[in-house]
Amino acid sequence: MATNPTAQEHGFKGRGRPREFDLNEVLDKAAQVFCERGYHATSISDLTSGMALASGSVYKAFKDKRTVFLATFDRYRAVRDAQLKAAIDQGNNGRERVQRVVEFYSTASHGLVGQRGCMVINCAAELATFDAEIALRVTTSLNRSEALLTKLICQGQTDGSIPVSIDSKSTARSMLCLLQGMRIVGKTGRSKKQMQAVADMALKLLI
Amino acid sequence: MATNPTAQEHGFKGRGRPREFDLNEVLDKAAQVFCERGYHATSISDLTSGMALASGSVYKAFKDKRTVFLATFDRYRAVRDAQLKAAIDQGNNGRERVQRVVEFYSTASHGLVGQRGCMVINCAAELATFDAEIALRVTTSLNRSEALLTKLICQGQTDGSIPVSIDSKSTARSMLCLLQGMRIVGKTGRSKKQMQAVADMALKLLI
DNA sequence: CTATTTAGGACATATTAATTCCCTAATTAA
DNA sequence: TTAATTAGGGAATTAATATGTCCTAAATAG
Repeated sequence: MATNPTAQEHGFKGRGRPREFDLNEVLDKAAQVFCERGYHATSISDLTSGMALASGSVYKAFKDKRTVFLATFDRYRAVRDAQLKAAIDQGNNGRERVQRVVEFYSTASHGLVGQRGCMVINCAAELATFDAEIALRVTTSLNRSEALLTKLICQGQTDGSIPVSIDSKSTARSMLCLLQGMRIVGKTGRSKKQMQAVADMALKLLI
Repeated sequence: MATNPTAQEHGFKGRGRPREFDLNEVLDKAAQVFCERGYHATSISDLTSGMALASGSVYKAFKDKRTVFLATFDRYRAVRDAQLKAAIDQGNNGRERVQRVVEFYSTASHGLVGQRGCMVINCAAELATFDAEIALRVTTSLNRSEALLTKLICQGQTDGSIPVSIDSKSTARSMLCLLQGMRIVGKTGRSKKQMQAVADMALKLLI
C-alpha cells in the first residue's frame, strides 16, 4: 500500500510506520549547522531545529551527537566530491581540469557559502588535535584532494597542457594549500572578483 | 619595599600583595591550550592546569573565559608579529623579505607546532560565524597580513627584485591564501621538507 | 481489523562546566 | 608592629545541556 511516498523512496520494507524524512536531506541540513557553529558549540537542540527533527527522532536515527557528526561529515564530503567531479569532467585536458578545480574553490570562497566555510577545514582546525577518528577523516580527505590534483597535473603533463618540467607532487601540494587557504580567507568576507583573481594566480603554479 | 621582584616588573603601586605571575607568560601558556582544544572545548579547568593557576586566580585576573581568550588572542598575535618582523628584517630586498615570510610559515607548518596550528586560523574556522568581536579580530589580522605582503611586494617592485608586471594586491592575496593553507594542511602532519617545497613553489607567484 | 513499528515531543536525570565566594597567606605603607 | 589590601587556592553554587525515557499518534502488512 505505501501511501507515503518517502517510505518507498527509502525502500521501506517491514511493517510499522515508515521513516518520514530523507536521511541525506537531514544530514545536509546538519552540515550547515555544524559549519556555522562548529562541533562543540552545536547543541542537540541546535541540531533538532536545524534538521527539523525532534530530539527523540535524532536519537532513534543516531547513537549520539558524535555519530550524527560523523555521518554528516561523510555526507558532506560525498556531496562535495560529486560536485567537484562534475566540474572536473567539463575540462578537456589536464590543465583545464585543474582550472575547473580552482574555479570551484573560488566560487565556494565568497558570499554566504564562503562565510560558512568548509566543513573539512573547520574540522581540521577545531578537532584535529582533539579527536583521533575525526582527525583521520580530515587527513584522508586532504590526502585524497592532493592525490586528485597530482593525477590531474600528471594528465596535463601527458596531454601536453602542463609542462613536464614541474614536479607534480610538490605542485599539487602547493595547490592544495592555496585552495584550503582560499576557504579560510573566504570566511572573512572577500568578493567574488577577488577570489577569481586568486584562482587565476593559482595557475601560475603550473608553469 | 618591593622585595618581590615580579611586583616591580609589573609596576605594582598600592599596598597589598602583588601579583606573583607574569601575565604574558600565563597568556602564552593559555595560547597553547586554546590552539590544541579550540575555544569551546577548552574548559576552565583545562585553562587552570595549562596556565598553572587556580580558577579563583583566573577570575581575579580576567572577567570570564571569553576575556581570557581575547587577551590570549592579542598576545598571540603580538608575539607572532614580532617574530615575523624579525624574520623580514633579515631580507635585503622586497623579494628576499617575501621569501622570509614564506619560510617563516613553512617552519610553522610542520611537526608539533604545525599540528597545533595557528590560533588566528583556528579561530577563523571555529568562531568566525559565531562571535562578531572575535570575527573582527580575525579579519583585521588577515587584512594586516595581506597589507604587509602587498607592501613587501611593492618594495620588491621598486628595488627591482620583483617584476613590475604582476599585480601586487592580487599576488599578495594569493600568497596569503597559500600561507594560511599551509598552516591548515600542516595540521595533518607534513614533513619539513614537504613544506619547504611548498614555500619554494609559492615564489612562483612573484613571477 | 489487528499487531507492529516508528515519529514526535514532553519530561526527567545526570553530568559537566562556568562562575562565585570565602578563607588564608603574603606584602606593603604608615 | 599594625592595619590595609590584594593574591592564591579551592570548595560550593549555579546553569546549561547531553542524554535517556516515556506516551501518543500515525502508518503499514497481513
